[in-house]
Amino acid sequence: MLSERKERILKAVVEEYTRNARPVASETLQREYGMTVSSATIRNEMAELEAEGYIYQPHTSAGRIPSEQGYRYFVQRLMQEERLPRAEQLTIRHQFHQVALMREEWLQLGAAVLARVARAAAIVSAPVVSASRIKHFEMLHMQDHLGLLVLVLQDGSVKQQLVTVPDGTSQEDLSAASGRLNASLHARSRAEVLANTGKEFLTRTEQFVVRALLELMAQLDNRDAVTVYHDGLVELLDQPEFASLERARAIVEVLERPQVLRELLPGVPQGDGIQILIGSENRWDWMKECAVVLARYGDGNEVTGVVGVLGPLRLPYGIAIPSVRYIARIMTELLDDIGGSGPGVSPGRANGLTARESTNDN
Amino acid sequence: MLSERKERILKAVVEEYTRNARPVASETLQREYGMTVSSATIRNEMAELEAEGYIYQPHTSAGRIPSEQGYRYFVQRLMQEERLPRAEQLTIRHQFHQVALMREEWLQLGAAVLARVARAAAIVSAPVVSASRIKHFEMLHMQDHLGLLVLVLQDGSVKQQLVTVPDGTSQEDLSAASGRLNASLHARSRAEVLANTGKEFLTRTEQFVVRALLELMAQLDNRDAVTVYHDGLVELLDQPEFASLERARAIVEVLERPQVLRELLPGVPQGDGIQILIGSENRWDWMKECAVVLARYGDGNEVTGVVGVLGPLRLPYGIAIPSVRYIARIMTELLDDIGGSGPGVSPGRANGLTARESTNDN
DNA sequence: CTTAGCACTCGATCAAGTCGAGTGCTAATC
DNA sequence: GATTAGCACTCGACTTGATCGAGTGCTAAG
Repeated sequence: MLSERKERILKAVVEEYTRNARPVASETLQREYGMTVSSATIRNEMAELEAEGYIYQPHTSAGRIPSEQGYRYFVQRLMQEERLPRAEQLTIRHQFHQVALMREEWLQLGAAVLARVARAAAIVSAPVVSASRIKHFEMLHMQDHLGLLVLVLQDGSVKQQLVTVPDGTSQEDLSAASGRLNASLHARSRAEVLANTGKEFLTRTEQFVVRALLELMAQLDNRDAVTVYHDGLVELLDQPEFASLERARAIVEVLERPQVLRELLPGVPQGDGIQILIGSENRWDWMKECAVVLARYGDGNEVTGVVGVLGPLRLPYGIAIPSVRYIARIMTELLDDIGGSGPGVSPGRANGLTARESTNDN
Repeated sequence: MLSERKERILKAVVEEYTRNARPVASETLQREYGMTVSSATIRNEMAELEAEGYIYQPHTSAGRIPSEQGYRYFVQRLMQEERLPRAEQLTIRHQFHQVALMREEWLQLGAAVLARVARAAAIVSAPVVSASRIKHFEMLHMQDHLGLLVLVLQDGSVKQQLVTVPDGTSQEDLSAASGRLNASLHARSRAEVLANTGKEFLTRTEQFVVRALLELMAQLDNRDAVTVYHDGLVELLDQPEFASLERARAIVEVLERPQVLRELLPGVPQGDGIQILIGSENRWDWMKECAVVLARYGDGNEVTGVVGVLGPLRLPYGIAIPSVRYIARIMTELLDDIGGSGPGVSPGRANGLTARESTNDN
């Protein structure tokens, strides 16, 4: 717990350094942050703050830079979140609204918007459904022995998979089998399909369709397949800490390989919470000099994804955190409008993106 | 037309510079490229090559660097294409084979593989169908007034679009309407749907479904929507010419904004040809110091896309060109196996990825 | 036409010197 | 005891000058 004055100084150091990326001098603080004491006094305080581990000097007789501990204190007690200007909020909502009906688009849009407002790289994972439930499927005969299984899930996502069709199976056979199975498998999860189709009698074609269905659904429940969108690499390259190429290379490498990003996702807490990892709190070496702000969206249960930003330690937390929160909220709303309850169950409403009352599991 | 000896020198300069990115000295040439004449003679020849515009010195008394003209001469007359090692070819085929049934995957894989073998950034555009033809569609009622139209095209791609369903329309209504329409609209292009549905009598629900269908198909035929995959940014950042950050930034910026990439696509010639643009042949300033190698894949007519690499002027053309050609061929084969003719029309074959005889339009 | 020899050019690298921002400390002041 | 003016000191950033050597162009001889 720091004294009032030390807090003011620490806060000013973090803010100034976040803006300029240059060690902060005592006189700058006095001049630009309305300090009523002299620079000498500030220097004394800074020396103590350094002894306590909140700031440090890159070399003797230079200004001060916040340490990880300093950033953490700042985020937990000092920072005031800057709300997005009303106009900006509306613009963003409007942009989402325009693509609300195309899922891929709004995931990508989420990353793009977040990157822009938070001035850092943004990542958005596609929502994962804990146990995908069948809405409808169709098995189509494409050519030769090639068939296409198209599966629509209750959350509105569509998956497809080419399959090899057994000799002598016609489109009529497939349609008939699909028709019957659609009736009996509606709203079933993979496990339920597995259980249900075991006991009943099935024709050969039905068996084939079920096998294909199970295979496709197995892929869905496989967490390694989550697609992760990202944007804002340029924002990072603009930051002086990535001028080294060395580090720039590492970041580019990572953002291009979704596998690494995926491993960030499971750690994010359920619920409204926001996870902030600063420097060494991160699991990988290449991230020791980075900070991430992550939030979950969706109902945090049946269907959820993660949005977040990734940047240097001197992330503009005051902007990044509310932005992440805001985008997560918008995406939750969008998701609710599609997934959630079936037809007629939830009360009608104007058009999802504005009015809001949470609808839950199906 | 250059003398035999000048050609040998130019070829050596290009190859050496491609490898090392350092101005090439006359002695290096003599030492490492089995020249039988002395370095002084080579210097004389180089002076002439410079006067003729094939090479130049970055500053007086430095080695030589190929000019754009030099690269062009090299590509057109001097270069020998290095075939991919047989083992590598098999590995690549195998990788594609593994994901052959998932379209998105193999597009991304194409970019990844190309980036790796050509040691440059790779781009792959998703195949565009000149006039998409309907295979099957389904209109599903999701919740409240929200419906989901799922459309499968004859090339095996699947598109979806959320729509607002008119008051009081049930899933039964939608299914019935879709059922009837599926029968009459099978294999139709957008224009044909438009023409066909004009005269017939349609129920209100059918009209609604047709409207949604037309809207979705309009999006498909819109070239601005082509998705472009890319990979291999890291390969670029490793090259010394992008060490400046300045240029690195520009490249990253461009590869992150698909809009720019899309504009590269229309220029690529139909057929088996490969388009090579070196330096100032490119349309944009940021590409004046880059070279691209592009090829079309698909039947080059009804359904086609583009693959290519993007790198510094000193691209390893001898490797990049055959690689691009090879990947384009594989992707053409993959495409043929799905799109093309309908069931039963083309002769059966083992499994597309190996045997090959072109099947054409549907 | 080829080539040995040599003067010359010019970037790269290093050492020395200067500048100035910013600190820590001391001693005087409130 | 807390604050502050004053000042010596530190250290990176930048400049300058010198040196080195790779590589050329030219000349004159073979």
